[in-house]
Amino acid sequence: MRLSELFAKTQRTPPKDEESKNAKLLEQAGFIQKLSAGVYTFLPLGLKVLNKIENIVREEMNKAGGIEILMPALHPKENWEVTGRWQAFDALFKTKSNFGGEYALGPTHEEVLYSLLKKHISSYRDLPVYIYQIQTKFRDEKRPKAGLLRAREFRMKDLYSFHANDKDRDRYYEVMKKSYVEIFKNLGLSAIPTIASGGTFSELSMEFQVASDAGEDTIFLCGECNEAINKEVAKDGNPKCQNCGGAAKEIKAIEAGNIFPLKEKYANDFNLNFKDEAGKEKLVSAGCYGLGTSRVMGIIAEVMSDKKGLIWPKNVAPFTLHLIAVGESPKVKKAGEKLYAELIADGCEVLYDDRAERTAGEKFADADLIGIPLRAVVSEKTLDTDSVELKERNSEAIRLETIKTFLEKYD
RNA sequence: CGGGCUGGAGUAUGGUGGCAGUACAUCUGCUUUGGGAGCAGAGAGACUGGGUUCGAUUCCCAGCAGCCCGACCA
Repeated sequence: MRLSELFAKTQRTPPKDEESKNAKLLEQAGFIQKLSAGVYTFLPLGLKVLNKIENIVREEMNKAGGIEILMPALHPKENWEVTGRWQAFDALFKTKSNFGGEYALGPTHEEVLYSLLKKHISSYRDLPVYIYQIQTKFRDEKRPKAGLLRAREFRMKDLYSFHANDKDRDRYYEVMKKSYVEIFKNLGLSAIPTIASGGTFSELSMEFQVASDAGEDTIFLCGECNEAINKEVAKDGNPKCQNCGGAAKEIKAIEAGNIFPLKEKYANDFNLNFKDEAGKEKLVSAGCYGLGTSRVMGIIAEVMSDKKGLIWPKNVAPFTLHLIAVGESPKVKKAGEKLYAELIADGCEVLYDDRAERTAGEKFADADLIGIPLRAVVSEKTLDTDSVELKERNSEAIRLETIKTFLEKYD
């Protein structure tokens, strides 16, 4: 992609109506734009990042046997009355059709999926099944805050697993746990598996927490066995590790994902049952596995940056390489175009700063702000050799070598 | 939902009870090109409603919006 064709501009100064680091950086660098509190447009660079995050998540869900679908965001009132959550869920956005009928904007999808599955599950032979989607969710937060960390409209992956018995459900819980560990590893994000409250559904569940002062959660992280537990559920708020008895430190963290058993709760509401081998009717037992993909983008921006701007992990950076042409001489321009075309032909994802009449300083400053981890410069200085300057973000080292050689080593 | 702060050009901001200024961005022209360039010119702005006043962008009240603190957070 050429920067000259990118309509979304960077800002020289951070926005005055944002305080949180992720919102400031993402808006200033032109990744997102606020429409109203907790409601953001994903601009081209932001959408690239979001898609990369979601594809990493998607890949692991598929590996774990997940089947992807896309449910509606608009939910009829009737579905939510079945579970009593039309009244009980206070963050529910409610809306009316002009032509009759009341709806909710979906904050979660049990009400839709359970009614959907009545048609598809009737025998133990139909189980287990693992269904997920990556979708826009709506929650009427009383106080949206901190940019993408607590939004009214946000992106989320939610997988629901359905089983013939609790044992199989617990088996799959462990599968998901491993998947989540793998996801965060691939995202380049350090997430701490943390024992957490399962709300009304179960005694225990697991959250994946990223240490940050911007976090709303407090967790106890054991210095000896590395077990973590959310302060909410720690016995008497005791920071002593409940696993090994070691000393735990209290840290602030942001919840990136949460996995927990739903058991038979909604199956009971919707009468979602199946016949077992003996022909006996039983309720389906389920698990729920959520991961906020747009929040993950906010978390990365929150925890990975320096004074000059964002620093994306390699796997989620909007592009692999930021190519900058310095100067406007025809020679430089020609060399830049040639290199850009070659890189594209090689399948390299490259953001090419081909903007005319921009000074070197401005281009470098924008590159720093945008935070693609690898940068190449074409200029008068580099024309004599068959090479360009390559620089890893946040590193003073400048190497001169052919870009292809470097990229081969880089992967 | 309670409390606090804020509301002015695309962005950021100074000043002000009396014709609304500056920087960057934008447009025109020329120069410049390895860390947010220079000169000349141009366009572009006070959240809404009420009050005080001869006169309100400025003071007061209300609403709305944004941010922050708290409560809440399937």
